[in-house]
Amino acid sequence: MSQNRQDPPPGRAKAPTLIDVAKVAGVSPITVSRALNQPEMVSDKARAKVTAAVEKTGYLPNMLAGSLATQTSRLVALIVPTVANPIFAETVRAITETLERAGYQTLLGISGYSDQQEQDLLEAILCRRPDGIILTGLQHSEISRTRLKAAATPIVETWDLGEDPLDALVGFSHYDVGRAVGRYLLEKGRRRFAAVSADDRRADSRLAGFTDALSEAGATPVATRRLATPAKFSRGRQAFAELLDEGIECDAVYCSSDTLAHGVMTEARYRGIDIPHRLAVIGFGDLDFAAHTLPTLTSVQINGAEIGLRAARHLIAAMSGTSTSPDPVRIDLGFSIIERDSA
Amino acid sequence: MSQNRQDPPPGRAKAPTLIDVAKVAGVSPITVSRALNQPEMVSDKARAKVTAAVEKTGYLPNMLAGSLATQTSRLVALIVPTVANPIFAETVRAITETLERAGYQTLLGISGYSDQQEQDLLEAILCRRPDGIILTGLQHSEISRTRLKAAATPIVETWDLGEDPLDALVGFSHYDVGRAVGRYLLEKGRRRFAAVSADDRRADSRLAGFTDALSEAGATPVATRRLATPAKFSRGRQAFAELLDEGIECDAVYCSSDTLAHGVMTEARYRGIDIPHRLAVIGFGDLDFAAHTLPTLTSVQINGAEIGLRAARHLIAAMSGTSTSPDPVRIDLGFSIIERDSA
DNA sequence: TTCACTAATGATTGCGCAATCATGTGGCGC
DNA sequence: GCGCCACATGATTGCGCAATCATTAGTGAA
Repeated sequence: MSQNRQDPPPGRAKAPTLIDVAKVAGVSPITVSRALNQPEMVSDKARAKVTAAVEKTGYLPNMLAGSLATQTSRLVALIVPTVANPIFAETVRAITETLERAGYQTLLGISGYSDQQEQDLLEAILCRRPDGIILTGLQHSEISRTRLKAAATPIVETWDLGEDPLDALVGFSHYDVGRAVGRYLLEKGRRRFAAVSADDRRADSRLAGFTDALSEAGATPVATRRLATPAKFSRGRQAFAELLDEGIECDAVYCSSDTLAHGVMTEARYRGIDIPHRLAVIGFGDLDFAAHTLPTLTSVQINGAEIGLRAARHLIAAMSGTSTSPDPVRIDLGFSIIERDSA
Repeated sequence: MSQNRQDPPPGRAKAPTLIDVAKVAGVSPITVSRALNQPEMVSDKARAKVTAAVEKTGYLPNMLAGSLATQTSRLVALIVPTVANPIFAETVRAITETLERAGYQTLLGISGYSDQQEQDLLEAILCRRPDGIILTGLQHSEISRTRLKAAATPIVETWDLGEDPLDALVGFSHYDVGRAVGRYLLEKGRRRFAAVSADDRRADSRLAGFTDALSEAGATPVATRRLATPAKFSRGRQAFAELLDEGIECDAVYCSSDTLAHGVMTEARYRGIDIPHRLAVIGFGDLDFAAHTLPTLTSVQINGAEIGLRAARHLIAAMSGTSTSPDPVRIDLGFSIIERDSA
């Protein structure tokens, strides 16, 4: 008894512990622990006494201590590039909700599309010994990969589909999205393409797919604008205005997100460019407003909530040790082009 | 040694501990601890040995144990109603970013505008003994209030300004916003008002302020539509369509968010209703797109990021014990009406 | 050289809980 | 009435770390 022996309680009362509850209930501490965690192991009488004592003392278990003893934190680390994008917000919501129902809590990290930032977050988060980890994308720093492998914790990488996952994988192929969009526009008879794309890794993948689809048909984009994240409406509008001011002539604009597409369409309307007759515009994400712009926006639908749900479900199974199948899981949720009026 | 004595290491290697590092470094565990936490207390030579050993073993401190020993978790609980609303997303980003810079991590809870959900989240989160708590709004269940007071942890309530805060308060008056909007529209000569508002508490406050402003001028809204959260574009558009179908005649629509306003404007355009001549539309939030809709959207600007920043800063000060001023902090960040073309 | 003093390091203990092992306590059959 | 067994309960210990106290090495002045 060397520390915390300030003779009378110093100022504010300390939180009651299991022992305090036990004293009030007139049972041993371990009985309290069992009454709370494995109620079926305890007699009705004891359980009633404990419940009353918990109520009376306002006891809340200290999970720091519990986690240390059990070596399980019931904590899941979640790292996303941003929450400003509604589609990631949906994933975050689905994940926290699903995990919470299973008794896990979510430690959120926002990496801002930076690998270094992700690494720093990861290092800090791993110190809390999460039971599971959900990451966005497949790209991580070498140090992060090493750390993650050493942690021997279930991991789900989301929002992408590619080679060499750390563990499980839930997403879709961005390259294929871009390719499909390229083919779609070609089929619609478009021939002169501009691209307005965010500069994050997945948007680049889509852009690469798009460009490749064009190449296969002997076409190339007349202009490509890569914009710094976040991909805001205003940046999309401005980027397209700049392209027009530079004298670019195109009959289709590929956009890496609906938000950018919305900006592009607004600028087009502002300049009296008829969509879709003179110009096709296609977005990505199928956000809420896509079906309601004028004209309505053709877009690529992907399901952020579903990604979160599946990722969380898989993680829960892995953490509970139910599915000890060692083969890595790979879930392709695909995508679909929603044809509307803009393209 | 009663537990964990599976004779050889069972399967996967356990994470190295302070003791492992100490053995490798050839010093005592406490020296390792000091080298990491109070490097100035340790000789250069010892620190070098420790650093090398940490590197070699891939040691990551176990914060569960550290927090238990120090009685500080460096964890902050954050509860927001949603992250789907970009303006809350900004607050979340600002908070996590600011806290992280100060060495705190954020435990995110999404309450979905439900007091019960908030209470459940809070109970779970308090078990992790956060050093600080950031809540949205002033309304909490009675049990939550009791728990929070007992926790004796610094708290910041955000996004509102009202009576009887638990501790500190960072926000603005929603009632005043509604009132200001009402007066603004009256000044613009509008006389027949409709309202499309979300059914969350703060939107209701704004609506009340709006209605009161009208009453003072002898007016009342001809129609009010309260929509379930989330306040999506499509719901706003549909609500306004319904109002029109019911034969409501109005020359101004008050909307509790820009997203709803965007929907209302789209429906108006769709029906050929001229904005602003036949109809004024005003939103709330001044989201990114507000300056770029056709016509541009008059809105109320509030700064979600600033709210997060100020809340986090205050909390950091309170947690570090720097500002032990017992008087509760109350920061009014105000708002401003951004006049554009729609009203 | 010796002593007082500081800086650096180490040994021990407890944070609050749950896992393990040990001990009751009652019910049932014979 | 005795012994066995199932069940309920309790005592002890360790999870990994840092706070406290104790000790050693190192420094300079008298």
